[in-house]
Amino acid sequence: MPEGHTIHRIAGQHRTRFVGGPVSVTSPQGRFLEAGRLDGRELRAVEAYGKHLLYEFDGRRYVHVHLGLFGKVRTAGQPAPPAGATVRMRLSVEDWYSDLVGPTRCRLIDGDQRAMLLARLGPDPLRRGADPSLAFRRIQASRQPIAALLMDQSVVAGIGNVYRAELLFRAGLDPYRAGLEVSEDIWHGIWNDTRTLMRSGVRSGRIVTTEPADRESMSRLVRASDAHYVYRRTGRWCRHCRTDVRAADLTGRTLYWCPTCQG
DNA sequence: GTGGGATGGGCAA
DNA sequence: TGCCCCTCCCACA
Repeated sequence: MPEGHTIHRIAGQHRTRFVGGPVSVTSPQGRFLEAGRLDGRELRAVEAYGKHLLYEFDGRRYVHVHLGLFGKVRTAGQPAPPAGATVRMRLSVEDWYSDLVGPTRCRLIDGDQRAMLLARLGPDPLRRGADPSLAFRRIQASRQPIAALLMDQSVVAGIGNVYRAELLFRAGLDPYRAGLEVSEDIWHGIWNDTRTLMRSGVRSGRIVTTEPADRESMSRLVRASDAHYVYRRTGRWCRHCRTDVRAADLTGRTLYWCPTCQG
């Protein structure tokens, strides 16, 4: 489930459960070789930038985690069960443990590497002070379809394939419109909508974009099949106009949209 | 039981 | 552009 909201949700949970004292760090799978160098050190902070998760340990060492498409984090109360062979990293404190499974990245980095990582990310709508005009500059200068730009982490950090499809539907915007054809007003509308939807996603832990379910209090009640307007709804009718929802490959990812509502 | 996708991204060519 | 990695799950035999 890893789009930006997932990462921010994990960061929030891990901040309250693991930061501020020594943490046991192990790699039951054995593939996170540096685990031993961190074991027992104090965890100072946990931060999310787009889809990247950073654990800051004593001495400006950071664990950089990226879940990729399959990665998962499972956090629960102690006692922890025996770790399976797929657990890349296990964090443990007295009351809690967390298992990281299937990440595309889990490595130890220093402050310089962290700075380089952050430098190639666009503004993250879930971070306070993020500046949407930085993203607009990139969009305005590009002939790429807006649907490709929204997924480009150096333009905006944190949007994935579900939010991309749903944001464009909610904006009534043709996914193939070139970035330079998108006005600043339209962009600011999308940015604000991104913040609304993703904040709701952080709270609820799922992506619900259909009205009125994106009001957080409702989201638990929405069936999975009713949670989206177009994402993975190929072969079904658009919920607004009954046109067939379309799907097409765009730079290696499946794009979903309604050709009528998104003229 | 098997195979193909899936909310990602880096890399070579 | 296509290939590769990482894991889980579901549709289909």
